Amino acid sequence: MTARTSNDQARDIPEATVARLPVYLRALITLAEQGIETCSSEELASAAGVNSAKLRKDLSYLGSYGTRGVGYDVEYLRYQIAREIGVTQDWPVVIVGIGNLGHALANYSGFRSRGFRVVALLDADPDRHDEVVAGVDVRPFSELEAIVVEHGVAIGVIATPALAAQDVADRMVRAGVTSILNFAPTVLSVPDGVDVRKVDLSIELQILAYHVQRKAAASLVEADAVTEDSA
Amino acid sequence: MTARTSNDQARDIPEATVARLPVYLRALITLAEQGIETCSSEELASAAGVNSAKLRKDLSYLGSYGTRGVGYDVEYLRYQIAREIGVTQDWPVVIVGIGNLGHALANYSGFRSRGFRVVALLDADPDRHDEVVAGVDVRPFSELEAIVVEHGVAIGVIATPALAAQDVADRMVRAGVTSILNFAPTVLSVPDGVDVRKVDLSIELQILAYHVQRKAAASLVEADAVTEDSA
DNA sequence: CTCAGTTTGTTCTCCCGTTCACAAACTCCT
DNA sequence: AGGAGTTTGTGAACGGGAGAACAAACTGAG
Repeated sequence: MTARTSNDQARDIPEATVARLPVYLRALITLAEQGIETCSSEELASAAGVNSAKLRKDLSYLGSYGTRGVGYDVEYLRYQIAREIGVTQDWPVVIVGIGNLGHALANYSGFRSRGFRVVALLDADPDRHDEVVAGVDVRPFSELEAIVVEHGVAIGVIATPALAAQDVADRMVRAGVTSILNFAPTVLSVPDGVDVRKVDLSIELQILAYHVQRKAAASLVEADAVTEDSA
Repeated sequence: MTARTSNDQARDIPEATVARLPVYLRALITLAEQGIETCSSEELASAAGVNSAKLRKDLSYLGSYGTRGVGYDVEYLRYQIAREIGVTQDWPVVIVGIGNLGHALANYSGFRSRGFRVVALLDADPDRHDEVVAGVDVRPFSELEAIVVEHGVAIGVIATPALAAQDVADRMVRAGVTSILNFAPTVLSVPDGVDVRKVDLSIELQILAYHVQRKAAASLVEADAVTEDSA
């Protein structure tokens, strides 16, 4: 059934590759800004901080966009990756929870420049409903459904405290949101078919702490001539 | 050389496991707050949002802290994981770049409650040097070295614009920081032995966008009776 | 004490991702 | 035109993590 047409290259791209495509995209934009028109896989890989073989294999899932003996055309590859990710079009986004983090997210220029448009900022606290953040005014949370339907929002961002997050997620899903970026330190449960990505600031720090501790322990072991059991 | 002593269980824990330990820790804290004293791997796994077999395997790298036929003692396991990660001690942290995101990070309660103490907020902009954020006053960036040495800071957080990030990282490393949490949308290059973890908000959104686009394409293919090539 | 029931810790298998290495393909110089 | 030099795209080997499945170890009832 449904044979793939030539420009329908929906051969499934591995998750690990998908996660790196935005990195390549950013590196290409930087190169383009520097006036560089062509680059080899080695140069691009170095700019993106990955192995060049990995880069080439990743790109090969999208198609053959390079020229052997030459390299990649920066503008062309940039467009192809952007198209594959889907950031050539405009994505309406709602942000729920306008605390410190919500403020930061609303003001983050990286969203707008990558095709994401914040169509609404929602908060349960009535005291905030007069504020205007980043040119968008804060609306009551109860308007979620209407806004999602009106703008065809598929992506929601949760920046509320942990306790409110599951409820917010439930209502987002009911309204029609299919992808959630969750900054609240909670495990969300959502129905099949809904994507959740989690960003947890304190978890990242804890992972770093583990490695610092390990490095410290390792250097103690190196100088273990004088160690004694102080358990 | 250097035989492992009994409580020196530094058999290397897989990275994937290390990344999940903070999740388990949070789940255990939640369970403890609910007054639950004992839990099975099934219950804890569900609270952490992972497979129970994976949870048991992860915990087995730390040691045998459960009781067969019974489960895990919540308080005991919580302490063991916290000790393994290293969050039973206090980690001094510096944050550089007090924009929107820096503000949010400085105020984030999840840091303090997990053993991370913000000892300094640094910014290059002299206009900000009078501010007090989250009880810590903003200092000029030039004081980085002195503060790192004075407090023995091993972990630095970069929340500056992309252009400043590499310079900040260089100076952090020179001052003695060995682990960096980078929020700037840039690939940092650091010497061996220095850990960098990157959190990129717009990349996370782009990954979501890719999946939304795929889901949309898939449902189009399902209803492809009427499709025509509109390339 | 014994036996049925429960739950952990671990082994084994499978799959995904990374990396190496090389053939194919292109450019440029002579 | 031909050959040397580059660089891509990919086949194949390798390593690590995920999940199933089971043996070991504990509880509690009779």
